[in-house]
Parts: sequence; structure tokens; C-alpha cells
Amino acid sequence: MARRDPLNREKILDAALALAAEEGLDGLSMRKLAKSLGIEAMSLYNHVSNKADILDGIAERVFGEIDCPDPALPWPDRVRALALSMYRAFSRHPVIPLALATDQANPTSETALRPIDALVGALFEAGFPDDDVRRMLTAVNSAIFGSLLLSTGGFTVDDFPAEAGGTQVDLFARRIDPARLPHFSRLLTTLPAADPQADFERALDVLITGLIAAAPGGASG
Amino acid sequence: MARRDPLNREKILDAALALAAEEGLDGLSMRKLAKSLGIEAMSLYNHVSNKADILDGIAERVFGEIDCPDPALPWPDRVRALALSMYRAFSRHPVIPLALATDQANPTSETALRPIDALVGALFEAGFPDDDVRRMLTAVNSAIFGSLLLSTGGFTVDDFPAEAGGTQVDLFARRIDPARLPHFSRLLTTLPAADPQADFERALDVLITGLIAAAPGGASG
DNA sequence: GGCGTATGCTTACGGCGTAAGTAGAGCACG
DNA sequence: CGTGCTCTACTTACGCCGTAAGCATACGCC
Repeated sequence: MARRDPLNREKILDAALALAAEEGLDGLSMRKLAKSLGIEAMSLYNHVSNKADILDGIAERVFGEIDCPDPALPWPDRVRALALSMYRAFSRHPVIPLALATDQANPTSETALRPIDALVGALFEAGFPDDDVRRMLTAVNSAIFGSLLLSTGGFTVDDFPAEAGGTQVDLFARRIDPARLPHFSRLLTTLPAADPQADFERALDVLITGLIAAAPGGASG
Repeated sequence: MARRDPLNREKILDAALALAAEEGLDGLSMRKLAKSLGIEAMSLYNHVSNKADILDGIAERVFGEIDCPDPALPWPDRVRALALSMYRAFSRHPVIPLALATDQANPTSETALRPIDALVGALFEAGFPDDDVRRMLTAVNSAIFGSLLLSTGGFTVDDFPAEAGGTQVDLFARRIDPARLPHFSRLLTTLPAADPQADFERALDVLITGLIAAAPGGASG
């Protein structure tokens, strides 16, 4: 058929990110992706090797959106800036954390690893021994991915069957017995007004407070 | 056929947990599950309503394995004990965090929510305002689920194609350029000896240090 | 004995990723 | 100009998946 505007990997990744944004990770199938490009599923395999290749590709792109802070900043500021930039990049593309957590994407290119390298660098500069650097890296990553994964899906309560007569949270709150789960039901009332990014920033600051306290040299390195 | 030893929901959940432990979350299909019980897939639907129902069921069981600590303990100790017990329960059944993160399981029963309620209770007792309780709950949950999700799958490096001539980490380390990702490649050398639970406990202690510093009343409540 | 019901089986549908084979367009070369 | 290679896209097919629909069987109870 038409060779006029041939496909290529970049166009496929564009379409994949768009489709994933619309339909979620499960909605991103080779068939639907091809349809969104006006071709057949198998034609994709001329430009990508796999579905995993596509997922790696879009993950790598999103990693590329992460800003690496000025290395002259004190290490806690760098950790904060990196974590926040990662959070923002991934919350712009919520499919990516899911794909990473489920091992459907596993980008290992330098662009993908550069922000991680910067984060590790900041932790080394804090004076942590090697083993603690690994642990604190996991702690920061967990904060980022946990916040994102637990708010989309996870056992946050946002996806309760929407019936008539109230928000999803309302309906859920009505089903649980406040006498038996008093703290949890009290907490439920704060959910509708929550701002995920503000929540993340607050939790991140608490974590960084702990990092500073645990760092051998304190904040100065 | 034989009514001799009829199926029931509990047996299905037993088999589902066992199958998921062997084959992972993707390997847990209705057909394989039925086969492991010596029946056909559709027969399962006489005892459970859905695959989601099965996943909720096994998730609820694992939540039930979490020990709730003595309410007389100071709140940081309770947070620590709860988080550790959650970590251990979920690391015994690594499929559950995955199912929760991907929203394939969403248990909302009282047994599932009781540990969460206890955790929330400890945070309230710390004196946090309601909005902060929500944030700190997410922080603790993130630490737990992040540690588990990032070690199985995630972008930890454990699942690199095993070829001849070295461990997976070795092969991976050989592919990245230490001049371009110096910190990360230094970190890689610590991976083989890492103990996930010890790492989690250390990260958890750092987080709790931050919680104590952020709590209005300090450690005493 | 006979019947209702609970339990299991069979078949079928529309989805998935992708292996394998095929058609046709564009280009390089004689 | 013709010839043939290569690259792209298409078609078909396989074995998975969850589950809707309908059928057969065997037990408990009268």
C-alpha cells in the first residue's frame, strides 16, 4: 500500500503514550494501537520487536522528562527536586509506574538511569555507606511510586462502584461500621478534598527529615 | 460426577494462593486454577462470582495474617510493628501487592481494613491533623508496597536475561558505562548481598524518625 | 420413586500477543 | 527499460485469557 508516510518507532511510541493515557495500561494492546495508527497489529513488528519494547520505549521517554537538579545544591535539596520531578513526570503518565511495577517495562538505557544516578549521587554525598544508599534510594523511590500506585488503583478507595446517591467515597463510608473501624472511617472524610501532589510533597519532606537525621554528616554532607 | 468431596470457596482460595505462589499473578488463571483442583474452569463460578472475587479473597486472607500490636505501646512502636508485620505478610505472598497495585484486588472487608485502621489510629495518636494522617498513612504504605514492588519486578535489576558468564547483576553492570552513570554503577555492586527485609527495616526506621520529628507532640503523643 | 436444586461440564465469543507466510511498492543495478 | 532485492504492510492462524449460556448429573428431601 501507501509508502507515502511510512511508520517509524517514534510515531508508534507517540501513539502508544496517547492510547495508554486514554485507555490505561490494560487498554494498550497491539491491536488497538495499530488501529489508532490506521494499520494492522502485525505491521507494528516491523518497527518494534515486542510489546515489551514499546513499553520500555515509552517508559524511557518519560524518564527523559525528569529534570536533574544543579549538582551545586545541597544534597537534601537535590533529593527533593529529583523526587518531585520524578513524581510529576510519572503523574503526567500514570501508566508508567504501573508498567514498571508489573515488570512490563524495564528500561535500562542511560537516559532512563540518569535521574536514578543523580539521586544515588546525592545520597552518596550525604555520606551514607553503600548499603544505606541502596536502602535510602529504595525509600525515596517507594515514596514516589507508592504515592502514584496507591492513588490510581491500589487500595485507596477512589474506585468504588458509582451508584446513585452520593460520591464513591460516601458510598464506601456508608458500608463500613464506624464503631469497628473508627480511625479509618474518620480518615475517609478527608479523602475528597485531598491534593495528591501536595500530599506527596508533605510526605517527601518528612522522609527527607528522616534522611537528614540518619545521614552521618547531617545536612552539610 | 462425584459429589463426594464438593468444592467450596475456601478450597478455591487455598489453591489460588498456592498457584499464585508458584506461577505469579499472571500465571493465576481460571483455567489453570481449575485444573489444579481437578475440575473445569467454569465450575469455579459456582463458588466465586469472579476472578476479582478470588483476588479479593486471597488478598483479604493475607491482610488477616497481619498482627495488630498492643494499643498500649507508644505510637512509633505501633507504626513500626504494623509496618513490619504488613511487610512480612505481603512478602510471604508477593502476588498480593501486585494485585493491589494493579487494582485487580480491592478488598474492603473489615478484616482487610483492620490493620489499616490500627495504623491510622497510631498516627492520630501522634497528634497529626487529619490531612497529615492521610499523608503519613500513604508514606508508610508506600514504604511497604514500594519495597515489595520494586524488588520483585520494578526497576531493580534482578530480572536481567541470565546468560553465560556471570550473575544477572554482573551482566547488567557490564552493559552500563561507569563513566556516565558513576553513582549507579557503584551501587550495583552492593545488590547481590542485599537482604530485602533488613533494607526495609532500615528505611522504615528512617521514615519513622521523620514521623516523630514531624509529629506535633513528638514521640510521646 | 420423584423432584428441585446444587454442582460440574461443554461449547462458544471476543479479546490478547505474536509466529508464519504473502503481496506489493520503492530503489539500485544491468 | 527490465530485473530483482528489500522493506513495509497485510492475512491467517495458534494458543492463551475471562466468562455467558446451556446441559447433565447426582444428592437431599418428600
